[in-house]
Amino acid sequence: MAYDRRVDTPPQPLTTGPDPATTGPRGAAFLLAQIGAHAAARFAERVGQLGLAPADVGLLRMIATQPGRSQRALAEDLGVVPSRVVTLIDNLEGKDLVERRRSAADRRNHELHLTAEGTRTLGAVSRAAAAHEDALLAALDPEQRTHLSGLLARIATEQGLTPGVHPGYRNRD
Amino acid sequence: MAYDRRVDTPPQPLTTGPDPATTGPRGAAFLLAQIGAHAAARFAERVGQLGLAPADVGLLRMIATQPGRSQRALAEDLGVVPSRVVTLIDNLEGKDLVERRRSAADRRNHELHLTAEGTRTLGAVSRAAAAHEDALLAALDPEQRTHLSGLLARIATEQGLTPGVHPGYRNRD
DNA sequence: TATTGTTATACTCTATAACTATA
DNA sequence: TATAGTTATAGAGTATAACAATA
Repeated sequence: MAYDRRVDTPPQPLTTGPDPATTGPRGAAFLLAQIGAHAAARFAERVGQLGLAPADVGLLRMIATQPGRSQRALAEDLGVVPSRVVTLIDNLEGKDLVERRRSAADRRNHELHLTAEGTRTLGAVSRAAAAHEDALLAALDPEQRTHLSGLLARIATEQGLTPGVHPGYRNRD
Repeated sequence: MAYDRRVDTPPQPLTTGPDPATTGPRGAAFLLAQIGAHAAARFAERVGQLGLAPADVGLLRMIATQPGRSQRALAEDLGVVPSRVVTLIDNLEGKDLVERRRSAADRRNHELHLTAEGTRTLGAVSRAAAAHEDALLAALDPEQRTHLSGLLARIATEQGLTPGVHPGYRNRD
């Protein structure tokens, strides 16, 4: 049994702070990191009920979008080492969500495809993601949500973040 | 030498997507997780140049804000197990940033305090955080930054996120 | 000889549990 | 007997390196 913070968190007596410059940032960057981690954790809970880890979801989406790609290609896109893809795909194949097919053209390759159940599961993931989004943004009305998305998209573009690519694989981001 | 994604990421041929419902979300929740992870990684780089891990920064800030607290109290606030605090404080004490003092009142306790160098380092962290914030939000003008902060603060409050508390310690969030 | 995927190994991080000292 | 902190151990996750099959 773990601790239950938030029960008696003292109200941060900032009056005792030794130096106003060291009191820490309450800015947007910190909020982004904090909310981002929170969002990732909540999403992990939801897909966990489908028996998936967040990394699995990214992989399923990639395979759905571009079926038939090799494991090495996926490893490059994700920024992870090929041996890790082996483990991840082993897992998904064991659950009958993904299928490896030897390439006829180059028999060293495995072409990756979703199974019927993989496609079905990905549908459930999408519904979970929609529910997740709605719960996460419960504080905002539709107009505010749109505005937020616009600001975030602007940041993501300027920071050079690849559209469909995921946190949580970090090799280097 | 790692892979360089983003060099030849094919432009996501959504036309081949098997099912529009499974193409994955391009919504605010995903952007929050993505940007949040990116922000955390960039911040880790900056404080890494000061010889600190992100977890160290959180601990330094807590000790600065409320000097003299016990390790167990910190463990509860962070949501980690006490033995981990031992390791983290060992590390910070080894760098002469933090000092353990036996409590006179209850000699089982260690009261934690920043050293002079700890205070100095925390100042450097604050400057790094400011530079980080500025770089992360480069795409937005001041008015947009304010607007973003407001929306994020609203979300954080509604989601019950503790004001000063950090991602990256997760036991349960 | 180079490349795809796999297996074997090692390393890092963190939690669990046993232990010491104070109370 | 209970609590603060420490130490020892074990488990999960991931990278590195050696290897087999194919080109």
